[in-house]
Amino acid sequence: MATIKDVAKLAGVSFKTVSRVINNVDSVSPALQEKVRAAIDELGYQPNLSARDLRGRPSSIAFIYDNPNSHYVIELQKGILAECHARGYELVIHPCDSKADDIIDQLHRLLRRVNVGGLVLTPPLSETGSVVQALLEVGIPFVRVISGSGAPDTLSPCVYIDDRHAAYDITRHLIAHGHRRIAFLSGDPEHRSTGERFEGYKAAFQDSNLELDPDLVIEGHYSFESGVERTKQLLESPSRPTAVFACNDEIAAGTLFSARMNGVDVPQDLSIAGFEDSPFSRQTWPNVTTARQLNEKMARSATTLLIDEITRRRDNGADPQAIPDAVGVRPELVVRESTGPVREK
Amino acid sequence: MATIKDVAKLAGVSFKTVSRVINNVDSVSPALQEKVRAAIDELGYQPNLSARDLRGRPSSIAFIYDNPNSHYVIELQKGILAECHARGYELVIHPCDSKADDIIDQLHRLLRRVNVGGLVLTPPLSETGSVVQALLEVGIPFVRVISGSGAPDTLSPCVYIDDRHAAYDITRHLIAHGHRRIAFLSGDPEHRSTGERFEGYKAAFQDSNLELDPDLVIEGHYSFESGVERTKQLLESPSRPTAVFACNDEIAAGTLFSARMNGVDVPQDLSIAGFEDSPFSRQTWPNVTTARQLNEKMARSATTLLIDEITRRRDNGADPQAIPDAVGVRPELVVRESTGPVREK
DNA sequence: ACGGGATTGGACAACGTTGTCTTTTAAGGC
DNA sequence: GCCTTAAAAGACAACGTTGTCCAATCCCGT
Repeated sequence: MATIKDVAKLAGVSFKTVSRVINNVDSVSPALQEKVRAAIDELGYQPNLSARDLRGRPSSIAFIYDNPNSHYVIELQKGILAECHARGYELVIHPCDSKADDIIDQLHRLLRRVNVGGLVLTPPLSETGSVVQALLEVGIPFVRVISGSGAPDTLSPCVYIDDRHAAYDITRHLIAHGHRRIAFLSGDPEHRSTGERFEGYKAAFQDSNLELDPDLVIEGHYSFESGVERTKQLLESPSRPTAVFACNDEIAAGTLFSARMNGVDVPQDLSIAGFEDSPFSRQTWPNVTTARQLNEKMARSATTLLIDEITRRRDNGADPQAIPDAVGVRPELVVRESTGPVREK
Repeated sequence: MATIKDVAKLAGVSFKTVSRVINNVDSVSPALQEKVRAAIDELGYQPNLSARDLRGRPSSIAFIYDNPNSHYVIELQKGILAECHARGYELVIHPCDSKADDIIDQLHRLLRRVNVGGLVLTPPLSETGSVVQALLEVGIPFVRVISGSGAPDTLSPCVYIDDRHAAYDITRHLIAHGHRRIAFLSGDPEHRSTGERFEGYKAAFQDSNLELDPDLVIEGHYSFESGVERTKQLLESPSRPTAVFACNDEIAAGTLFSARMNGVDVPQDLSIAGFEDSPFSRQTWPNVTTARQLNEKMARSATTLLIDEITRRRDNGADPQAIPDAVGVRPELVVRESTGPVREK
C-alpha cells in the first residue's frame, strides 16, 4: 500500500527524487540517496510492478517449458527464480506441449496478455525451430538452455553444458591420483559431445605436462556393450591402463562389468570414471565417479543473460560490457568409489 | 499490442461497450456482443493484465510452497495453472522455507510488490499458524490445501483429502468382488484419518444392505508390525475373513507378509486393499490395491475456490451461490493384483 | 555579487483499463 | 407525435510509475 509518495513524504524529498534514486541512474547527492533509502527500508516500500509494466518497463520474464521430468523442471525453476528475485523480477510460468500445433499461437497470446521482458526456453522448446523463429519475429529477447554441448547458432544467447571443462576436471582428478596411463573410451564419434569431452581430456594431459598415449584412445559408442567390449581389448593389451575415462556412465558401467569379469578390482587395479550422473552411476557397485549437470545453475545463468539483455535494450545500445552469445556451465565433478590412487607395487 | 480501442474501432462501437462486454455484467444487446466478440477473436485481443491490476482488479494469484518433493510440487502447480488459465489469471510462484524466521516478512513484501488477488497455501505452510494469522490480518483471500482429512477450522476455505469416500470406494470394490467378510485393520485410533476411513467402510456396508461383523474390526496402528500381528490373529480366528481393508499401505504390506507366512494365497484366498498409494503398495508382490491422492485435482479445486472467493469479494457480498468452507477431493481407487473375486469352493 | 553547473522540485502526460457520471440515440407504447 | 425506458456513447478520473521539460535552488569560484 505504500507508494512512492509516502516514501517521499517520510524522507522529506520530492517523489521525483525518490523515483530517481530507485532507478539509480540520475544524479542524486549521496546524502539524499541515504535518506531515501532509509525511508524505503522503514516503510518496507516495494515498487508496484503493474504500474511499471504499464509504463513500459517489464518487470517479469516467462519460463516456458515442456518436460515430463518434474525434478528437472523444479531445478530449473529454482535457478530462474533465484535470479529473478535478486534482480527484482517476477516469473510467469507457462508449461506447454512443444508438439501442439497451436504452440506459436499460445506464445503470442501469452506475450499479449502479460508484458514480459523476455523468455527462458528450455529443451525441447529451445530446440524447436518454429518457436525460435516466432520469437525472433516478435523481437522479444529470449535465452535458450541447450542440452547439447556448445551453442548451435547465434540467434539468441544460449547456455550450454560445458562438457570440455568437465572432462578436463575428471581427467585431472585421475591424474591427481597418480594415474598416467588413462584410457579414453569415446562415445559415438559423430556426436558433438564426444569431441568436446576428448578435447578436455587432451587439455588435461597438456596442462599436466604429460604425454598422451594414442593407443589408449579407443573409439566406441554410447552403450554398455561398447564399454564391455572395448575394456576387454584394453585389459588384454600389453599396455594396460591404470584408469579409464568413459565418455558416459553407460559405457563406464560396461567397463566396470568387464573389469569384474576379468578379475580386476575397482578401484584398486583400475579406476573408472563416467560422465552424466545418470542413474547408472549409482546403481553399480562401486558407484561410479562422474560429472553432474548443474541444471539449477544453468537456469540461473540463463536468467542472468536474459535480464542483462533486457536492460541493455532498454538503455538502448550503450552496452557497458557486451553480453556473451553463449555461456557454458561446467558440470560438477562427483567423486564416488570407482576412482582411487594407483595401487602401490 | 492490440488495445481495447482497436477492438472498438474494428467492431464499430465505443471502447466503453467493449469493456462492458469483456466484463460481461452490464446490459449490452446480443447483436453488439456478437460483433465485439468477433472483433476480439479477429485481433487476438488479450486484455492487458498490468492495467487491470493497477486499476484494482487483480489478475494473478500466488502459489506459496515449501516442499522438497518436486513431483508433488509440479503436480500442484499443474492443477493451479490449469484453473488460472481457464479463468484468465496468471500465477506468481513463491517457494520458501516455512521455518525461516522472516517468512511473514517475505509474504508481506510479496503482497506489496505484486498485486495478487489471493494465495494458495500448501503443506506445510497451510498448517503454519503464524502464516495463516498474518494473511488473515492482511485481509487477503487465501485457500489452504490440507494434508489431513477434513478441514481443521473455518478461517479460510480448505481443500482436504476425502478419506471417507475413498474408503467407501475401496470397500465397495471388495464387496463387488463378492466379499462379505471384510476385515477392517485400523490405524492409530487417535488419528482423524482412522475414524474417517472407518466411516467410509461402514457406509459401504450399509449402502449394500450388508451386516458388518464387529469381530472383523480390529484396532491397530499405522505400522507394518501392526499389520503382521493383527492379520495373524484374524487368520487363526474361527471367523476368518475373505478380504482385508488395511487403513494404509504399510499395514497392508504387513498383512501380505503375514498371509504369505501362513500359506495363504493372495488374492485367491485373501484379498488385500491398502490406502495412500505409497511406495509400499508397489514394492510388494502382488502389488496392493489402494487409493491414490489426486494432488493435481486438489490444487485445481483449491484454485477454483480461491478465484470464486476473489470475485465474490469484488462483486461485494452479493454471493450468487455461497462458496463452501471446505471441499474434499476423493482419492482415486487404484486396482492392482492384491484384490480379486472370492474363490469358488 | 554574479555567472555557471550541478542538484532538486513541480507540472504534466502517458501506459491500458475500469468505474462513475452525464448525455445522446434508438426503440417502443400510448 | 410525445413520453418512457433501455442501450450505447462520451467525458473524466483514477490506479502507481516513469519520462520529459522547465523552473527553482544551491554551492562554488571568481
